[in-house]
Amino acid sequence: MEGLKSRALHHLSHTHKVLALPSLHHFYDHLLQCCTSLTTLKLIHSSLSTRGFLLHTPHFLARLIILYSKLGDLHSARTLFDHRHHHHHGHTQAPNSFLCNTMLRAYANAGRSYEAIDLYIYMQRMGVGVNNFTYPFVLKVCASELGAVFGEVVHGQVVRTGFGSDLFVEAALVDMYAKCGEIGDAHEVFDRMLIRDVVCWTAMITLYEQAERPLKALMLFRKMQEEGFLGDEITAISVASAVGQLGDGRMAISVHGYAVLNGFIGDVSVGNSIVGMYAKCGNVERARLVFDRMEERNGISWNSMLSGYTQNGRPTDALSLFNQMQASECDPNPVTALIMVSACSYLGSKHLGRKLHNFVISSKMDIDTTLRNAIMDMYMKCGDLDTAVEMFNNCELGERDVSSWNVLISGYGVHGHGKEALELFSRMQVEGVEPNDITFTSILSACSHAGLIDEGRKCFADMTKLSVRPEMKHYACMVDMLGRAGFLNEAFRLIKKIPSRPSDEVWGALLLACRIHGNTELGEIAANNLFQLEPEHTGYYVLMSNIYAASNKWKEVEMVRQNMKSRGLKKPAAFSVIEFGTEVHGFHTADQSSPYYREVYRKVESLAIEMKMVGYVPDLSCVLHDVEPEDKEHLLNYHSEKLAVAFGIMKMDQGMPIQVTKNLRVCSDCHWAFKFISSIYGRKIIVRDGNRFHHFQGGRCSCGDYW
DNA sequence: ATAGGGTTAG
Repeated sequence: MEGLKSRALHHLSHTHKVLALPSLHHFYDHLLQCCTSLTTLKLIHSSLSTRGFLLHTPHFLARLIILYSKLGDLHSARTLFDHRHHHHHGHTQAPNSFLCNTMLRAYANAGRSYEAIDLYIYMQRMGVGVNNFTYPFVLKVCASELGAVFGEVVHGQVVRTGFGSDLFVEAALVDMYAKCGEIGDAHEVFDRMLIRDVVCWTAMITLYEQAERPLKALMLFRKMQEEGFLGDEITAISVASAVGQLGDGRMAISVHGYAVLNGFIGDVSVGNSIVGMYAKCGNVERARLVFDRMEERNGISWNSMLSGYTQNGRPTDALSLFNQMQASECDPNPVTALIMVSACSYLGSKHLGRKLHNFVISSKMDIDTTLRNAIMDMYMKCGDLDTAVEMFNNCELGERDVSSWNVLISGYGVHGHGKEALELFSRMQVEGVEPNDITFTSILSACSHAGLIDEGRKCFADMTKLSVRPEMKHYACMVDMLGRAGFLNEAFRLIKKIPSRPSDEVWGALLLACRIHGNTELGEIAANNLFQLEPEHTGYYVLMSNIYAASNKWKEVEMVRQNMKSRGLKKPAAFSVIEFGTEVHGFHTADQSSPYYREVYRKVESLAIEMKMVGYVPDLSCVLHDVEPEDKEHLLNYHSEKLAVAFGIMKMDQGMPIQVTKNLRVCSDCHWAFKFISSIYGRKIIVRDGNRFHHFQGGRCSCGDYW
């Protein structure tokens, strides 16, 4: 197509007066419209130049400037612009507003703020009329780079030059203030507008959505409709995003309906954001339905669906969709890789993770620091510390940032290697890398996992010295650390000292500590706070009922269960995964879908008997249902992590460590049992749960029984 | 002859 056009063009340049002038103009217009490469553009340029169209028809000049800038050749754009006004009739002549605006647009679109502002100042100095077309470009530059201070100056100039009530300029002002985070100023401009249209309404809705105030965004959406505006595709995208933030499944359905009824759903971007919205509301099934029905899909569609599966704890679905993606027309990009790497991290599959890493390398996609860090994190979470450390050491200078250090520190942390984490922490400071808030979360939790209380206290004290203000998550780490170590009262005192209202993570850490140490009274205090703060969070109900069950308070267990039921909450399904060669085997609790299930069930029963012979007593408090003790024992045997370990014992060679990943925290009966199994069979058992790694060997666990 | 609002990861 492109070749054909340029041949036609070549022919045309050497033919004279074949076509009448209007048709010629039309023809060039068409050529420019289809032009997608610099080579073709240069051909069209020289042809237009030969015909003298550039001197007399600013229309073409403008189009060339814009196209050059779009194709990344700003230099040629500027040369054209300069050439036009310097050599006209042999002496310098100021360019007109139209051409200046065009050049300004080229700079603004290319993100060249300083050149744009230079030109804007030049226009003012040379007396080139600044008009209503000029401001949107200038304001765009303020929004993207220069900031509100400069934006305010331009705002003043807008008012002084009398464009203060131009709809387009006002919308650009709203957007500028919004992007600079000046919500109040944006709202003020918006409120003063006499005429409003869809665009500025949408700008306001987007503003609140971006500021993570979804309710306010939705309120504005309703107000917009009340004033008779229907909205369009872009409005739908912003609204979908706001509902996604809210996580409200019912609203999601009505936004979907809104998009369908108004015919917006055919738009790929709208489809993408509806997919993302459903996924964020936890409704992956509907997300997939929308995805499957999309007429057209792009890379973002696939990424949205993939991350939807990952966010909802369904990494295996993400992996199979990823295979479908590779068979489609859309190529995986670095964002895809990032999503898939995190799916592998979640799954804890070393084999799949490595395969993905190789895929990333062989596809020659750009591996930036973010992706590299995610891959290192994946290796850490899959239990392959060596590869992660090797990647870290092989980083070139520019390829390593704070997050790289953080990944390593928190990785050592979840493996219980507190000393190594502390060493890295001081090494990064020696090397002049400034720790950030996440560094402190990582180091504090590393201290917590390793039971290094004094070191943890010292790090917490150091935070203020390094001018990192303790945030809620840091308090949560401290409560976790003190609580695990049994200093429950000190933890509770710390909570009371927090300057603002303690968050759910803080109370959650205390609740967990109460479960470990069997403290019902403090546990109830924590739980009552949690049920108010996060009434929908299933994990807290489960923890509290664990505490009650451990002290045989079955009436209370039942109460918590009823409370959950009345809220429509279900205990999330436990799921454990084990790798066997290149296969990945997943087990649910009491799973009978595995082809090996009969063998595995026999094995867990016989394991129980073997363990009992050397002193194992089932910990029945791990079963929340108030059933007969024998039934409880059976239920315990069928826990997903036990099934996976039993499978490993049966199928894997003696020398191989058995590595299992569980999505939730490992139950304390399983934890106890794995100690016995590791010693009876003389095998290494590695379990990664939702919280950390447990390395079982010779009857002991690396976590020191605090987890 | 020229313009303003947008989705995916962490």
